[in-house]
Amino acid sequence: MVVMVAECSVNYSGRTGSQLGNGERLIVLKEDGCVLVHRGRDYQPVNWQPSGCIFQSQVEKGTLVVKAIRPTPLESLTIVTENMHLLASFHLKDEAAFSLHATEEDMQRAILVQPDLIEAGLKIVDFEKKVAPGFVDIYALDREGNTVVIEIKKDPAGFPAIKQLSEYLKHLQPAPGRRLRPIIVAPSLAKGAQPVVAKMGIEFKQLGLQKAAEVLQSHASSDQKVLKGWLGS
Amino acid sequence: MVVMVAECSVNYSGRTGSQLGNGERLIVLKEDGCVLVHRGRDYQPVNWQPSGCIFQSQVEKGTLVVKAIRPTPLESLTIVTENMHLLASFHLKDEAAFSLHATEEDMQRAILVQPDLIEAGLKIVDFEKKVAPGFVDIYALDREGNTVVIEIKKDPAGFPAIKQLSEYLKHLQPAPGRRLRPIIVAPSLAKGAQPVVAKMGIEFKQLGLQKAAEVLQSHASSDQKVLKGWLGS
DNA sequence: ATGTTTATGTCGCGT
DNA sequence: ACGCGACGTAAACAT
Repeated sequence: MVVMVAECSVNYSGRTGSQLGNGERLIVLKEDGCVLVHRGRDYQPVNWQPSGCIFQSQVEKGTLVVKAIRPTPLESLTIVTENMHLLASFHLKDEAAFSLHATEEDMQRAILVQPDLIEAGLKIVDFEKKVAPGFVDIYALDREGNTVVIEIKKDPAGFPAIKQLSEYLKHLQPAPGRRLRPIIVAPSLAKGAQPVVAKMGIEFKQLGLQKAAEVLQSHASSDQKVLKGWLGS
Repeated sequence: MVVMVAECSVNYSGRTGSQLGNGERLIVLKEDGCVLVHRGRDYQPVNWQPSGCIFQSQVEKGTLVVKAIRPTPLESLTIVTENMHLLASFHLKDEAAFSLHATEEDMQRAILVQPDLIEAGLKIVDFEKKVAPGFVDIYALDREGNTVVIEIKKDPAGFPAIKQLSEYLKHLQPAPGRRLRPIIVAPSLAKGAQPVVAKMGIEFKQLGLQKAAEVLQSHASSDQKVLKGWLGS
């Protein structure tokens, strides 16, 4: 990886085109052939090139010129440096695995830890319960003894979720004299899913990732409180 | 801006959560309160924080620990460094304006410069021509003297484009004994638009941003040819 | 502060 | 190679 801080101008041509006049920026070239040009502000680079580029560098009139060319789609990024403030290269040793905490799983855990997120008095019977076509996310009983079948989605629930849930229903039946209550738990219903859900007698309970994360964290540690304390200072 | 190259571990907690074990990375802290943690590969940072964060740094057991806390939504990024290979800070002077070449405008310019992109013998009469509801992108005559009305879209053209073009048609009429030829110029037709276009007698001419850019550049310079030459080497 | 739309989105997956 | 959806999307813009 090559890291530069330099006064430079940048030119992009490809899917569209852009020009950026002289200024001081951070330039990063990575070994997989991607480029980042960062200004003093903003998360996103002002100019960039995705991985897979071919680098070309040359010295013109005493200044370094770097070109990164991407074959498909054909596009090129040209960086003309003027004053180099920092230039360093590294072989970064980084074998560590990156793990993103499972999101849908977290929602499930949040409901298991605190069932009243769905409804007061809900009693969890089982989860990842095997039924014919797959696994029911959560299987529970409401306070009247009706069987509750919960399908969890971390994204707006659409027809796939409805279909999946209705498949499960075919293979399940409530206790004698009780009802079967299918519930979709998701941050929202997908566009157009509302009428279908209503028609099929499926209930919808809003629950988002953030709420689930809050619940889990409030049960697991006091990290959030600590954070909020810091914000005051 | 603070630039670091260090062995570090990174922890994120917020909308969801993530963990990243020890490894060497590039860390960037910007003045607007955003953070980037880049590994040796990939365009996108492995961990980050958008602008607006509050930074906290402290030395624990002889190592630097940096925290970036974002108030809303509440989320935090913690970087624990082990071995610091590079640490530098800069006040980047960067007043230059970034200009992205207008895309739809470039398509228009490409057609103006080289009308046979649409059809051999096409003669441009006017562009951005004012008609009742707005402006016609390009107004031309084909070789038989029929009036050509072109609507340009940089994205797959759908019903809005069709509607817009048909509105213009109501307020235009061809020379006596000639036809009015509405043409949509776009990279493609949106899903389902094909039958409507056919039914309304609208022609479609495929033209993408890249082709337009090529045409413009081939008229302005020989950059593209040079690029393609480089790819062979 | 919150919701909606755009993006040189990028990235991963299935055809 | 292309099409489609998800993303800790981020960022600009409107409410």
